[in-house]
Amino acid sequence: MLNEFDIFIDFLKQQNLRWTPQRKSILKVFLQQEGHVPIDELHKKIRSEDPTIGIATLYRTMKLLIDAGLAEMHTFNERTTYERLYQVGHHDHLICKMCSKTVEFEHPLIEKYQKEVCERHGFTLKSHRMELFGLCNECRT
Amino acid sequence: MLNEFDIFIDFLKQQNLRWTPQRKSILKVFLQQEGHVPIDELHKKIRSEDPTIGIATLYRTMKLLIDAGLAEMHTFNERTTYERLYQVGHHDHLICKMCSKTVEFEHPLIEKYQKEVCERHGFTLKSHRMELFGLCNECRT
DNA sequence: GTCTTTATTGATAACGAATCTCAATATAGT
DNA sequence: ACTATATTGAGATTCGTTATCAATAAAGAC
Repeated sequence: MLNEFDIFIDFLKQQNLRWTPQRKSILKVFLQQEGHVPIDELHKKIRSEDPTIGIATLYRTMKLLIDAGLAEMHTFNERTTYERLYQVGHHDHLICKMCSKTVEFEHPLIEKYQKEVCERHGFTLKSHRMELFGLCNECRT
Repeated sequence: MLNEFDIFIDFLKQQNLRWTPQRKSILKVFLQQEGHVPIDELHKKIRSEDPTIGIATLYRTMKLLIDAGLAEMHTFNERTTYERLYQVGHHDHLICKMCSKTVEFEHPLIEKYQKEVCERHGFTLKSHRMELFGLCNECRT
């Protein structure tokens, strides 16, 4: 089973891009994160590993990780975050409108019906985004 | 059956806000639109009706329309658009990754399972966002 | 109608996330 | 080593959206 580093290196080679220390550091730190990480938090952690890495490189690399299928970008409540994708399994999100607590879930039947809907309209489904917004136990009061 | 003007006027009164000519113009033009309208397009159309209305007022009013349940904001492909909500019925979106063509749909079973998932996690579902991304007939080639 | 309180307005400044620029540097294949 | 070219970081730049603020205008009281 290929790990994320192999996948990224292969991806770069395919695209005629290069495997650099910066990209290695960013991927390494990114893989240590759990859940949804905002870019500035990621930047802080990466700088403690290699203080010279600039924000532009981080943005550029995150875009590559997304293209390589290793990361996913979200924007809940106006805040952009990144999340691991590979070997984590697809899932959707349930977000509390008050406290932003998020729960991950997956539902095979929903996925099935999504595909059905697409085909009925002549589309080939490539990906989807489903976010449920509600109030959690604590916030409902 | 209340129309959108009544609803908005009531909403404003409840919030101790005022019914102004600008808000009236914006609502009027907004209701004439179909589908997803970007803010600058809306601004152009509103200025042809009342050339003095500023962009800030437009943003402010759109926010109010959202709070009043009359409009909904989307961001597909990095572009923010507004869409009518009231008396249009809830629906989700199917978007072509290539040409951005969008199809609206609704699926009662998906909605049912969404509610189920929420309750299973102790959430009360308030709203959701579901977007399916794929390739349409023309773009699939 | 007049008065008073306070919300609203438009112009413009400010903001901030993300991107672009560019000269210096590093990579990978030969 | 050598070469072609991808990559980098710093800072400038962009652009959608918000904040500021003095002038104006609603809406209710009388």
